[in-house]
Amino acid sequence: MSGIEKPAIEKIESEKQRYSPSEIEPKWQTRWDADASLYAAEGHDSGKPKYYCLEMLPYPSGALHMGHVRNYAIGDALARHMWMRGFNVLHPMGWDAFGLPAENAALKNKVPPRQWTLANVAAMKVQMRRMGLSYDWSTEVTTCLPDYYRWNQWFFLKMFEKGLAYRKKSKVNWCPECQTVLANEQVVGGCCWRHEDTVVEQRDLTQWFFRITRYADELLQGLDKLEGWPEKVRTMQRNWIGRSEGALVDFSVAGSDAKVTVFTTRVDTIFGATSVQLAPEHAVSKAFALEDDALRIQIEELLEQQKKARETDALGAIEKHGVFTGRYAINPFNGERVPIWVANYILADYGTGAIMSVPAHDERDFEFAQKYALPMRRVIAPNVDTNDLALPYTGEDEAVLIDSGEWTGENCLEAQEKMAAFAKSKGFGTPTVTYRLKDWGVSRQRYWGTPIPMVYCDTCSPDEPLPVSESELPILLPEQIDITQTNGSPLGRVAEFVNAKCPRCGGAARRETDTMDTFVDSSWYFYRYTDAKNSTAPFDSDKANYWFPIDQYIGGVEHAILHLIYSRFWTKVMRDLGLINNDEPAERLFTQGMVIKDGAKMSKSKGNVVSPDLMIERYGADATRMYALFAAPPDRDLEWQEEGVAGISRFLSRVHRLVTKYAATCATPNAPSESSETSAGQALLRRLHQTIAKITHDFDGRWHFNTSISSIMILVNEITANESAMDAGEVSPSAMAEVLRGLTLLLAPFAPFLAAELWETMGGNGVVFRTQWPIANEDLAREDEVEIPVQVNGKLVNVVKVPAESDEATVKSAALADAKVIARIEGKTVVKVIVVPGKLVNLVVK
RNA sequence: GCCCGGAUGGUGAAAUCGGCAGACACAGCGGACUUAAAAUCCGCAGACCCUUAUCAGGUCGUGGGGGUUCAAGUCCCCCUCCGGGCACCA
Repeated sequence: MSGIEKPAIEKIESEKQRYSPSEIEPKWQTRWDADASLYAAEGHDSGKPKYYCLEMLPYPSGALHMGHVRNYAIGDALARHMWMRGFNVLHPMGWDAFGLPAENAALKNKVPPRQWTLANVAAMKVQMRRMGLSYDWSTEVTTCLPDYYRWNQWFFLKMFEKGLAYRKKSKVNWCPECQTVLANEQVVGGCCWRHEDTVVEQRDLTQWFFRITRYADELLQGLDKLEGWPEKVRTMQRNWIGRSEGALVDFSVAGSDAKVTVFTTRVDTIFGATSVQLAPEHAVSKAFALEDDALRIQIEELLEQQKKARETDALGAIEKHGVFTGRYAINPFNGERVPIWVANYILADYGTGAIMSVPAHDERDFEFAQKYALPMRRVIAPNVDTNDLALPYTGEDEAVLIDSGEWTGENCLEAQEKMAAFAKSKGFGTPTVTYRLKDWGVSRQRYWGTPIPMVYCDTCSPDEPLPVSESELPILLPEQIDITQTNGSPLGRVAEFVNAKCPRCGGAARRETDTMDTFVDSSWYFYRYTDAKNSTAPFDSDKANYWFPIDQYIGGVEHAILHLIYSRFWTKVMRDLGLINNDEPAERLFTQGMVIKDGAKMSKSKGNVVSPDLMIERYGADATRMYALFAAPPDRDLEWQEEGVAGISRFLSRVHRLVTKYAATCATPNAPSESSETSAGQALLRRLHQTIAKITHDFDGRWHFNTSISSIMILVNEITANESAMDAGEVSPSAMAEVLRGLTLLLAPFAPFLAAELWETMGGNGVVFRTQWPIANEDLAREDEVEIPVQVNGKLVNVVKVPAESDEATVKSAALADAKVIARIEGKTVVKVIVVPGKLVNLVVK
């Protein structure tokens, strides 16, 4: 061999040694794809504890964004870690595949929604595989396919049977141009998104509802037990449910049989009521309007103001207006006549749509009374500070009633109970509880959703819709449909769909043409994962009961209310149907922060979107996902900086170089013994075991994977620093083997491709993700010496080295013997010496 | 208005129980290697002051102000700003 050729060969070999994610990652991806059992959950008899790790399923928009990458990187690290900790892990993925974007895409690109959606699913699945995510694809759920949505229909029938699904009139956004109902997101600035000049109307339409309010109290009380959920989410749900204790009180309308029932949380202030205020849509308002044209016009105006405010989301800022109806109501507590008004700030859909107005003790009533010069009457005196006589006075816990008949002198809170009970005993009221939570409107006048399995038969059931029989399910969504027509209900135009046979009389009947809200799909999909192929039931109860509750649910905080409340509701309904035993779907919930770029959320309109594909192409999937975990703690917002990904990539290539270089050494099976190790070997083992302890602790606790990864970097820095010692043979092969194997195992949850590659290179047995997670050895992790900072009057003077676990006296004398310390305290009196063993010494001198 | 987060170097951040503020990175600067560059490796790095400079030393410093403590990014009180949620819910 000539002297010219040799360096060339060496160069080629060193090129081959270099870290190349574009070679490593596809290689492992192919191997993993070929092994369906790799990420498959084991049977209930596996003898292992179960762990259900779940990330929120995405909408198949066609491409993953960085928010997904972050979400799945967290879930994947956790799932892999739990496998290594010996759990039987269920880690599934699916597609929230119904919804409006598919219809929009169909309009725009002339592609049928189903085709568009399934193509997107396929594309995103490729991306997920490229990411190296450990999903068990055998349990995949796609909500737009009949084998899934038939069970939506089945649940609908069960809910109908139980009275949990019902119809009522409700307000919808109606575009007169489209002749159809719009979702809230399709209303832009009060106008139709497709017809920018067309003002959206509020129409009353008969719609299907799920009676979630039946579970309001349980949903509220259950929150107290959800200790594994962020307090923020629990608070948001509490506010959303909005439980409010109060009383109903009947005011009779003077000179008629009519009465107005008001809801109040402050029945104790009723002697201060100086008017009754009705919502414009209150039945009594409407009745008065019929008798008086002038009044009717004014009430309509008030209603118009309220509608406008509702549309522009400015209900809270509405300027209060009202009109006196000319009628009076009788306060049942004191027989007093008070005027009845109609006001634009009274909501028809909360409480009874009517209130008693107590200007002296309610800020809103106060504002209104001032504007219209209505009388105010103080009926509460603050106990604590009687000088505070400014109105309105809204305190209650320390206050007493005045000028309130037989209740004068009572404490407000006590009076509330007594007066409500009194009203009940006299038959003009009752204590009650109201909720802000409303029943869940599930009707959507859209095409791409689950058909509601009900029919209308004019012959045998002209007033009541009839459920189709279970055996007819699924009611298939017609695939051949002209989506480009925008007028009217899409399904209503498909004759083959609409025309049905009446399940009762067998005659001609019409099918319901509304489809279900897509939140139905996502309310129970995670149960289907446990038995995704079941064709006779939504899932097998034994299977669900084995896996549930979800041990860890991970997703964005934007779902804190709707999805997570509907899911909790659905779980309770299924429990009451006898399908499952658990009361709550998820034991623990984690909400990750947003991914931002240049200080703003990534969005097309801002042009600051970073494509995961591009990152993977440039730096590899390992570096991309590891950066997503490294750049910030997972619960905080993350600023995407490509230089950071490059940094992680450099780090991974250092790991690759080190492990590859010493891989042959790792074949040694002996366990290292500390006593025979050189100081370099001891330092490496110490650092390894400290790192194991830290990362294990991070997984068990705060999930601050940014610091987990930084501790791996520290370990790698330590190995690099000892490289010459290793090359000189000063570190035993067994110690090197332990350190490098440990490093690879610690890396596995964060950089699975590289970990698999290195594991193979060093001749590791079996699959790295099924290898026992390393256990920290406290003896090996312990430091021999610790550095103790010495302060004088709280200011750092020097650091002294003492043997680890030295007692107070030793530390103290070491501190007092230090030259710098002596110089500093010279000529002064040491008043006090504070020694915190293992932490610091502080000398207080004068 | 109410509730929940957050504010730390040029940047992302760390400090888990009140005990060395800035770990680990990014960007930057200097050096080695190279004909050169890239890559890689080594080193420096909160601000300011004193010192010709070095060595060393000093002062200040975790949004602002007060407090508790031997000791405060961390605890208490008040305030500012940013983000999120709720909002005439009677």
